Amino acid sequence: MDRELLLLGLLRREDMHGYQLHEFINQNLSSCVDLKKPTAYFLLDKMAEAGWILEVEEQQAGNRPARHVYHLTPEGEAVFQRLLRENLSTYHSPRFPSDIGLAFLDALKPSEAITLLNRRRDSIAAELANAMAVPAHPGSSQLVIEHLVRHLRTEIDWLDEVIARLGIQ
Amino acid sequence: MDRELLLLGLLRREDMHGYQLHEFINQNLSSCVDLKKPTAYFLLDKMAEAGWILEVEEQQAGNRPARHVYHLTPEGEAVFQRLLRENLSTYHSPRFPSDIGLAFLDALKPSEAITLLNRRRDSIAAELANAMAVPAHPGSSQLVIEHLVRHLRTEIDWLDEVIARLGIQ
DNA sequence: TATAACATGTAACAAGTTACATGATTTC
DNA sequence: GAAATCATGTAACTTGTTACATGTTATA
Repeated sequence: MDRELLLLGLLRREDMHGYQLHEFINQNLSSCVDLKKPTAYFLLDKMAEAGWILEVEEQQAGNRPARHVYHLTPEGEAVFQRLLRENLSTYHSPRFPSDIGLAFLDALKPSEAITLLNRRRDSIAAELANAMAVPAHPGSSQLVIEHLVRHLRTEIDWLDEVIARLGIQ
Repeated sequence: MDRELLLLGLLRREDMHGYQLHEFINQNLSSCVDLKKPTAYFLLDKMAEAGWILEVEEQQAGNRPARHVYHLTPEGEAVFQRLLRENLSTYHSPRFPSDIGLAFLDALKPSEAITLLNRRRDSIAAELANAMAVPAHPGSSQLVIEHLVRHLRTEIDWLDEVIARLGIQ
């Protein structure tokens, strides 16, 4: 229900339409959430049907398809409060598919392993530069970026250590 | 293709049957990979059809269903080598669904936020204790555990900082 | 005038999970 | 004799993605 929490939280701040929500998430939270357009529209439909949000107006600009602007209902606010507490009080560590390669590192000779891991290091560094380039946002949504930056720094430190160990052998 | 890489890598060390592979992954790599039994069987079928692995024997113990023991083919070895290099040379940072809650932290009064985040902290600490309890394994598969431990430590440090900031306000 | 951005959606597909089905053997 | 483990698998379901469809308006 994390995507629902996200959409409810954004609609709680301000009434928005689907395109707008998707764009905002893509631009400001792409580093931590990946929500495709069809998924966004689907979830909005579902939440509207559930009575968590309400279509408050159909903005028509010229002959374009009408914007469906949604507003949080009291039920939606209650769900938001519940989901937020649920989310904050638990933690499930993510899977690290990249670790599978590490498990078979001894299948390669150290020199090649070092070359490959240095390429991975560059890849992380690029993501880090990307994350740090995101313009600062007011309020606690800034925490999301800060967390990603810290995570990526840890990944680089860890990789450096693995690479160093390979060099010693 | 990370799950394929994993199965190929394990079969590269030793011939095994599906049940055995699933059990090994569940016991030793549960912290970083979650592979259900039906998925394991499905992937083995698929890889056998692709010629990456070969069913080398049907071990029959009493009247039990026969064990389908698989062996890596030369094609499988080539795929393994390719997938391993692909995996090691890239990095895709995982999504952190828990960050969505952080983005809306300002919807709660600090005292309650602190209570909830402390609960999350306990949850991470439990996972950490769990990871550290995994018996040491020879070779580079130990890296997987080490990485998880380091990640979870970072998560705790980060949470402590967020909690501290909330306390100051 | 071609391309990108705006705005919505449908339909087919992909990946993986859950629940179910079967039946033998070992352990308490 | 009940419960856990061994060993395989099928079928339905869930979740989300990709590709497609439609047409408008702004921009290069």
